[in-house]
Amino acid sequence: MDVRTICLGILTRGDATGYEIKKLFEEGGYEHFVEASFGSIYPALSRLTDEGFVSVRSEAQEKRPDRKVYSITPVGRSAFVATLLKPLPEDRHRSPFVFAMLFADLLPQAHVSAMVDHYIGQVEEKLAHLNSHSDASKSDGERFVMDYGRTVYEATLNFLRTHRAEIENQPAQAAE
Amino acid sequence: MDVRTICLGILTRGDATGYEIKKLFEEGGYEHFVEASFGSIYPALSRLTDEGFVSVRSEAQEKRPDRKVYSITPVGRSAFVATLLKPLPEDRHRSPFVFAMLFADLLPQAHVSAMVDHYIGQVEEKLAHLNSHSDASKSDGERFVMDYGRTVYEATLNFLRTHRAEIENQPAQAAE
DNA sequence: GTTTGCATGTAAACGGTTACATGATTGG
DNA sequence: CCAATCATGTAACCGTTTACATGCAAAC
Repeated sequence: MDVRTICLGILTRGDATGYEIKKLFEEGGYEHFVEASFGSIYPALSRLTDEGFVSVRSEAQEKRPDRKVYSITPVGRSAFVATLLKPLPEDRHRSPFVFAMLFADLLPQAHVSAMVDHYIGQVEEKLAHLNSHSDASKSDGERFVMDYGRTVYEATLNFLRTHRAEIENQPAQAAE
Repeated sequence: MDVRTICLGILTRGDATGYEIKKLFEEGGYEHFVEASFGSIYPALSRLTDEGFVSVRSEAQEKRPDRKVYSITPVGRSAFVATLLKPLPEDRHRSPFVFAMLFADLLPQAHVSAMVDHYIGQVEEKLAHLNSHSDASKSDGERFVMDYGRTVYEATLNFLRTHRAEIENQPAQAAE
């Protein structure tokens, strides 16, 4: 999903500034599935404004840039729904870790172990982050997505813990 | 992982042409984790050649472009291992489906059901594709990655089948 | 006293995809 | 007869990231 669509989606839940949009997606617990940087969010919002999908009001502030609060327009809302009704792009799960594991036999086994440990740590962190959010005040969709994340993370952890020996127990044929 | 590194990785397993590199990754069962198009593979191979990471020999063919068979050089091999030993970029799982599910309440429930069906079908296909490859003649790493894929796909399917009602059973508050 | 949070934006660079160009052979 | 397989490559385009620019206030 492109940043434009992500922004529209967030704005269906309420008005927000560019800054807040970024925070909402970082803290919402979806950061694994959807992400965006300021360098893409701000231009996306300007373009959405030009196209009439969102409207802005500037709130003056002292000693800070004006807050630009964006609202989705009826046109923007229809466009957003229309995007979701069209066939969606496929998932892409880019995993440098998985790629590296394909070549575990080329690496010192101590390093493979360290990589697995590190990856497990990362997934544990994401799980903890997910669990730190209460399910209250969430839509059905949000709760569904969070449960989905938990399930996938837990399956991942379980797999790594029970199968790691298979790539750790081979004769080190390490780098020259 | 960038296309350059992917190409180097494949070439550690044996010589190949650009065309074959693409096929290997499509058929290897990793296509969900790593992917690349010709438009990125061919330039990557030229650059790797210029930099001394791979070498080429041209095999003349009648009525077809010459096959350019690439081999990884010792320098390329060390560089590849060095890349894997450095801290890896984080996984990114971009899922338009998950994103859409966050907004299930904005969509007609029949469409949500159709989306879930479609997504389940896709995952089933990937699972079948994974299972169609025998584990024989695979490295430990490859077997590990395939098992990992199976685990994650199965957990996904299981979750969707047991939890889909949670997003399907809400009053349709569809698009205007 | 330094980091974090608030708050916006631009420009250059990057990596990649898509479409195009070419063209014979084989299988359905 | 048409689609797929083999086989390479270029060029335009696209979306995004990264770095830069600015700057105060509050928390640690």
